[in-house]
Amino acid sequence: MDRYEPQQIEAKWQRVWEDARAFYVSNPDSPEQAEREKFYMLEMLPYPSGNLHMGHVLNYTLGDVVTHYRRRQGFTVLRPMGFDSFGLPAENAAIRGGGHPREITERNIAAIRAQMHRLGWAIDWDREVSAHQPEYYRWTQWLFLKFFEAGLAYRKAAPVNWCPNDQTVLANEQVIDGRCELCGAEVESRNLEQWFFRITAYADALLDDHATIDWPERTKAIQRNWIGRSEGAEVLFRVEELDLDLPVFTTRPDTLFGATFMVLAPEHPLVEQLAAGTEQEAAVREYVKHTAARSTVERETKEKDGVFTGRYAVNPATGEPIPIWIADYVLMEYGTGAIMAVPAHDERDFEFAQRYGLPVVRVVEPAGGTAEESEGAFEAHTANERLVNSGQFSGMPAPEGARAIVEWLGERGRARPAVSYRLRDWGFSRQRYWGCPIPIVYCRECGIVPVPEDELPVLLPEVKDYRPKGIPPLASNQEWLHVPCPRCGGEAVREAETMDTFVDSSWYFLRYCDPHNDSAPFDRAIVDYWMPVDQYIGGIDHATGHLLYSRFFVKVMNELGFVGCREPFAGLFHQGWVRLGGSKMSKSRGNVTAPDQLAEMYGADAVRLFILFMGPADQDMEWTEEGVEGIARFLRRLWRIVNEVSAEAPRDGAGDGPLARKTHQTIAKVSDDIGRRFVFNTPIAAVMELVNELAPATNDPAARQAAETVVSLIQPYAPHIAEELWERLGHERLWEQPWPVADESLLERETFELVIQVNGRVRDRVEVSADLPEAELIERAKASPRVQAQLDGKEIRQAIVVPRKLVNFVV
RNA sequence: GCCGGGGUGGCGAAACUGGUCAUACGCGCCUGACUUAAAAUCAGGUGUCUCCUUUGGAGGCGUAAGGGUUCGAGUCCCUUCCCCGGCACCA
Repeated sequence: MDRYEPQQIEAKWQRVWEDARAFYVSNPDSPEQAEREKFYMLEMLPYPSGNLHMGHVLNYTLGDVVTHYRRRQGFTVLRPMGFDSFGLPAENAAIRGGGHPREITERNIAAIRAQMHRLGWAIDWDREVSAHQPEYYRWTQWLFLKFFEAGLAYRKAAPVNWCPNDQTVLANEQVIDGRCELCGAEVESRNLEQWFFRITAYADALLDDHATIDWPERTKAIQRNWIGRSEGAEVLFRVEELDLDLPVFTTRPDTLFGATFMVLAPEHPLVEQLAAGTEQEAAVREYVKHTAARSTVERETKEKDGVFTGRYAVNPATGEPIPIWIADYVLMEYGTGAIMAVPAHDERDFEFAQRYGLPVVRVVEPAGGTAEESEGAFEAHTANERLVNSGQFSGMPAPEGARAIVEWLGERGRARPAVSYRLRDWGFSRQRYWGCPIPIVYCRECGIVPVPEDELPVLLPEVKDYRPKGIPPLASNQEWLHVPCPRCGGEAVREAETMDTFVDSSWYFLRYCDPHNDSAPFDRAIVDYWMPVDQYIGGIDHATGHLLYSRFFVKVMNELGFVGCREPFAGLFHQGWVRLGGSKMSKSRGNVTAPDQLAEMYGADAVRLFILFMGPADQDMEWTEEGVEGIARFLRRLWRIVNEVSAEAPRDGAGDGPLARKTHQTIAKVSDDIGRRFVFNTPIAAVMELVNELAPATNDPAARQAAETVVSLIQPYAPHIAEELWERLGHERLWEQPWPVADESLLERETFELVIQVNGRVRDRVEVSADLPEAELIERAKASPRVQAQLDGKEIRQAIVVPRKLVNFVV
């Protein structure tokens, strides 16, 4: 028998699959084909950082197992791959002098593609797309224009993360603990004109449609949290002197009688008007200026401070004037940017009131009975409260009081029920080079003008220096920047900012369906055939980013009539982190184990098996190469035994002996684990068990069937060795063989091992026929000498019989 | 602080709806076979304590800790401890 040479057979079969176009799949082009049962298997596309790490290997091997399993179950499986190829790392490499970001990126893509081929993943490479290719980003731009026309992409001034060192806007995910991910400088908040997608208009749809998708509960919880829907009321506070109304949002309108002052965010547009002409004017201006200079970290960690505006508003419930303050613990981005402060029942307001000596009025108390007079103290909310000190509403339970007060003020137009969200609109402009240009022109006469569709793509221009210097790098190319206005022909400049890369990845799964379409982003009929993605696999770190954005994009595209589905990902699974020394593997941490070396040493099949055998795929795992030897040993053992069986084992028969039964039990176990439970480590153990039983029984009449089953079941994990052994067993093209089905009659046992317990402790086990009645089982149990010894002289008070399992005597 | 995930052998982990001496499968370790030797391979052993008429057998204790429900709990309930991750002035 020849030796197991993984490198050799892996190269051989990868060539065979490629020649046979084994994993390429066509779009339906006839009604019959459209009837095929489809399965869209997708893993989050990689950022081409240069090398795959074990986290990628886990992610894509999981997808690969599912792909093979579903294919062999008869589904037409779409399993594409692409690259999230715009983004900062390539640009930073370019800044360091590594060449053009495009060259760096394409070099990296080539390297990763080669690694992916080496691992033998079943991918339809004809559908590969990369975000940075003009054929792709042309349609990213086209979609932007559609969103813009629909009023869902707009410009506004908003606070953004600004790195004073790199002179650029940073995405939230580039800010770690208030510092720039790249240079470590403290991030400032700056008010800049930015592009936004109106994702907040879809907040309720994003929440409600959770009911329609099969996602992990915790991922939905994270999104719910992030969207942060709060129900409450908007209440108007009157400023008589200036003849204006200040709206506030509150979730506790029942505490309105306890509102003893108001607080506005320093950025509130009315701050200046309020303070004007009061003796506080200078102090207010000073505070606003001071706040603007504060870093985000400082603003969030310092003790609360603020300043009186010199104005008073009328509490609409009490009719009393209350002072209006400004303080930066109130955020302009949430609610109305102004609050009614109820220091008796809100910790933050209390802290503020203490510091500035503002009055504290208690307006709710626990329903159980009167807590002793605690005037002037903070009192946390409790489950059952009723109103006090609240005029005609005193005595009401809090929720009822809230409704009544809103209704009462509503009659005079001073309050209405309102909903507020934590979710903000998605700011997607980046003052960076390596991203998708935003197809917009600013004209002196016409203002914001979209680039006409037939002029797309707006190609990313060449620039001399990628370094951001406060203005986007694209703006440094004067020739590119200045264009005639598409509308009036007058002088105009291009938008020089680029899009967040999350825009690119919000629709790539649609492009895969129809990747070569050059007259539209995709054909709706084709997309409607494949979508939604049946199984999506990727990290949970994208819960509030990519996964939320993609859901938003699909909802908009659905409403614009581009796609039939309302949700992109029907099923979702998160693989755990592969850690090294406690932190997750990533290029930026430099703790990457390249799978290449491992594949070189042990073969791709060993790497694939090993990463899935390490533990449950959805749990984090600490990377160690200890144990990979065991997998290599298993493969050699498999090789030897199957070769032996192929040469020696009898050709016919299988019978219903122990090996035949074990074979069918293993089929049932593996199918259930992959198909229903979505666990991937235990099937490997189950196949190992079967191999262990087969090893000493290669002459068993069931040996050949057992060997074939082992090879067939391990194929999704280790497709190369499986294919080779399948051939040696005298068969062809395992990749398209139907998935084995367990023979039910061999799963049902005629006899079973009856467990006999005394007081819940196992005392003996006897082999009995499966069809014995309960009474007979009890008799058999009593007959056991070991049980006799335990029962000795004691009285049996009860006998519990679990059919086909056990008898338990209670004495 | 809040939310989520965990805590089982020297290690990675099994035990899926409470029911077969809990620890499958693999790693590591120990013993033996093969070998000049090593590697590889193969066979066997491997929670812990106690006892016995000791090539074998019997029993006690063991799933972070304590309590509860149950004929029976790693699995369900309560309390506590520890580890990991995420969010954190959102009115």
